Amino acid sequence: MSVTVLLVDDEPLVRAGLRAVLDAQPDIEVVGEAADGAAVIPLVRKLRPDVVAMDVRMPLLDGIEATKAVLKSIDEPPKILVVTTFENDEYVYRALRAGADGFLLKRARPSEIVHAVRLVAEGETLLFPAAVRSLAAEYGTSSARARLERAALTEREEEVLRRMARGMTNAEIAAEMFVGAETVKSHVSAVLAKLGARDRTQAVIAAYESGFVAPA
Amino acid sequence: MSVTVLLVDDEPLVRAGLRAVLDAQPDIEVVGEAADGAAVIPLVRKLRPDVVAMDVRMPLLDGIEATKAVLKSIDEPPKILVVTTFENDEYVYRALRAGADGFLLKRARPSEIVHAVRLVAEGETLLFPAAVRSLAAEYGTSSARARLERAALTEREEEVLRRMARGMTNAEIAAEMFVGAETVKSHVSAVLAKLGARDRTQAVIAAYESGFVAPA
DNA sequence: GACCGTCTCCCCCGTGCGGGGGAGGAGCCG
DNA sequence: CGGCTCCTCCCCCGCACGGGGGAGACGGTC
Repeated sequence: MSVTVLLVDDEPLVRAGLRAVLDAQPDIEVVGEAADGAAVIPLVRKLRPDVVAMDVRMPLLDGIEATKAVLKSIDEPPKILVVTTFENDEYVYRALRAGADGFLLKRARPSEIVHAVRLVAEGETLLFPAAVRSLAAEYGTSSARARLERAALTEREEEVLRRMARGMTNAEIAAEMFVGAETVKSHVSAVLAKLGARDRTQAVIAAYESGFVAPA
Repeated sequence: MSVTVLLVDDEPLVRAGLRAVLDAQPDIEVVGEAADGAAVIPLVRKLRPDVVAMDVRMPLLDGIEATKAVLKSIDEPPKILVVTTFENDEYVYRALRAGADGFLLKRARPSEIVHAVRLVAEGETLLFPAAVRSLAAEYGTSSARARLERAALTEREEEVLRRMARGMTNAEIAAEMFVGAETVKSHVSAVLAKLGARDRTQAVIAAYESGFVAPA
């Protein structure tokens, strides 16, 4: 059973890139495109996609408002994957608060993009845990809260991420945590997967950008 | 040949911490302590330390004045490592203008502290370039200026660092900057050396911690 | 003219890193 | 009880990374 996707981005290049990546998968089908959030509602009604991959920054109606609109006006709303360039997190968080199911970095590798689409289609969330926690706290009870918590890092993973954000190597982390190097590798891999990071540097960036660790 | 260090900090706890960290190294020896900048000159004359680790904020004579005094009144002055709690401390900048050789954050890891002491002892500078540039610009000519500029990143190095802080690999940076991968490697190595970073992750951390790049 | 810093590119080389698997034990919960 | 997550550790493997050199070209400065 194939996953159907609607692309919403004002840049044709990005849409083309996403389409190329996603259509290359046998189990994923891009069923439509839109250049702005304003066009999303009718397209969702018509196409009934499983997932909407939506840019946060768009000229007429941005991803935040479009997300709200979709969730409010559609009975069984599609999963919403917010697409971002990483620098403008404020928008992403507001979109997540608005009910989006995850976020995706534009510079993510193809395999990660595919992975993200499959995950949200399955009902998983792709959110960074530090944001998750504050969101969950301020959002109180709701389905959103449950979704958010599923994406959170475990205790050990958070401990490892903090040490990664202090510039420590796996070996140093292992020594400080009194575990084997292989164990640290496992945690690091888990952290990278959950954060959608390609390497430890991107994970540390995510930690700073999300406020999980704060400078000075 | 051991590196001798004089600790100057009004908080006994900080002195004890630094002493513990530094004395644990076979090649570093803490030869004295002072609780205020006012006591520095005679101690430096007497002990002839290679490095003075000096707090910027002290009751009687602060790190800025103490730095000036040491440089002015001692023939072959020790290297001065300014110790601070805050990254963007106006006092630190003024101390660096006064001729200090580097700064050290109190929350740095032991290994980083040790590293910092060794580096300044060798005549290197530990300054973050963003601060360095404005300092060099407003300070004009002086021996301090020469030292500071040695630590400043070049244009290309800054461009590379910005891209590193966006999570890009060397190959991606090379493509975006229209240069060869080897060139990027050269710039990255220069950045790491100047920042005293061990790897790109530490460089990105330094970029965030210094305000060279800002989260969200 | 000689000098120096910057930018560009090249070589070799070791290794830390990350992906892809798996596996066993502890604890929780329906 | 079985099933689940989490933590722990193990294998193999490819590769990007970073250190160590060097070198040519350009543009300034002395």
